[in-house]
Amino acid sequence: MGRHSCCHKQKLRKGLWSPEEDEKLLKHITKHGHGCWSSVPKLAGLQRCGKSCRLRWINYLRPDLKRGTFSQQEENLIIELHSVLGNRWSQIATQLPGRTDNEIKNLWNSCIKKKLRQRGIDPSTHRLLVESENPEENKVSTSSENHFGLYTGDGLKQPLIQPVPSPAQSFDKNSAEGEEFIIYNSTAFLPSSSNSISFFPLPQTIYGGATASLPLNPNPFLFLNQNCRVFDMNPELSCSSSISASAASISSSVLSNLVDVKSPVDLSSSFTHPACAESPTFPCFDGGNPRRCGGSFMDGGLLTWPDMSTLQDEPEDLKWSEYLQGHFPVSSILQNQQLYANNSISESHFDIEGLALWHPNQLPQQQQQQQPNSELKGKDFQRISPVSGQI
DNA sequence: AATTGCGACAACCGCCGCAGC
DNA sequence: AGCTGCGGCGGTTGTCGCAAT
Repeated sequence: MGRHSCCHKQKLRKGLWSPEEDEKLLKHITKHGHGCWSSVPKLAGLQRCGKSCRLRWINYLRPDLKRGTFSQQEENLIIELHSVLGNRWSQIATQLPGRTDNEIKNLWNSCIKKKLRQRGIDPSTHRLLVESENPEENKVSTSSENHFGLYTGDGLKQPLIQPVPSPAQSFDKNSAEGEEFIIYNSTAFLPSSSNSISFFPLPQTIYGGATASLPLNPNPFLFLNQNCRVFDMNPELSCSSSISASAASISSSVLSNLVDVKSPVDLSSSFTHPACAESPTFPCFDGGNPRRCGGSFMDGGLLTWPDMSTLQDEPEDLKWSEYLQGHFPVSSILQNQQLYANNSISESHFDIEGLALWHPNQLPQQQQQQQPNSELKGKDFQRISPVSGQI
């Protein structure tokens, strides 16, 4: 194993971070922001490379990190998102504020994979293991049914065999002929108007090279808005009955959007984080790049220091660094924001604005756009613009 | 009490895309 | 257009704590 290219000339420390190092890094970033990561170690007086400092900040020192074990809802969401996004951990992490991609990746590899296998589900394909072992039987073009499971309240997909109309049936036969499809049916969790997690069906996610004639909204969530309803907890209601026939026709460009990491994620992450727009305490040091500021909760998304008056019920496993700068459990803040149980979200209003509202730091889109430092000016907004025009 | 196995978590590595020159 | 540095990502490995033997 060699050293990072950025630090091979220097004798730099590796391995676990000491409390002293953490304190130096935390103090430096709190005071100056990270700016250029490669310069952070020198400025902070650390014998580490910039990459190491960045990673330490992102995965451990950020004030907005959520501590403690994953909730059942979070696990469910990870499973659902993984079925759509695959191993795009960073994108999955953007939908779980306070959680890092590393954390989610570890959970997946150490826990969820095992659980899914125990339930007879292939964690990589989200299909029944029996099916995965017989790929020939899985070609949709040759099957009149799809088999898929339901994510139940315990967070694991029950291998319920349930026939549903095959999306492929409505593909243009000529264009679909000879193409190989892998189709996942899925449900997803959305914050609802109650404290319970609601189920609703994601569009039948189709990975493949097919082309189809019907133009659909390339944004999957807008697509959902057009074709899906929000259901109650009863998973039985959330499955086949609600899948729109139009969900079957997805062009390859749509597919690319569907799996395009920018599609569902940056809609929310591109909005300016209030902390960046308003916080005099913790300005965004890395303006211009939505990924580094605000809603993504990643990297330089520096948040305001939490209101201490809102803190309570500190987790037992808080680490020492959380007590620096006025010890606070950020999870409490996030919980106070009623993540996943956002009363402000209307069931019938989950469009692009709804996505903005879904973001824990809720600002309606118009209000976001009025922010002087709105990240909507960024490149990701340029990607969103065409989508918005289709609303 | 010592050892072993395992799970969870932390950190590193190599690669890639992008921007600046 | 090519080079270089940087940031970011996903895969992998290392470390630690705990339970079982």
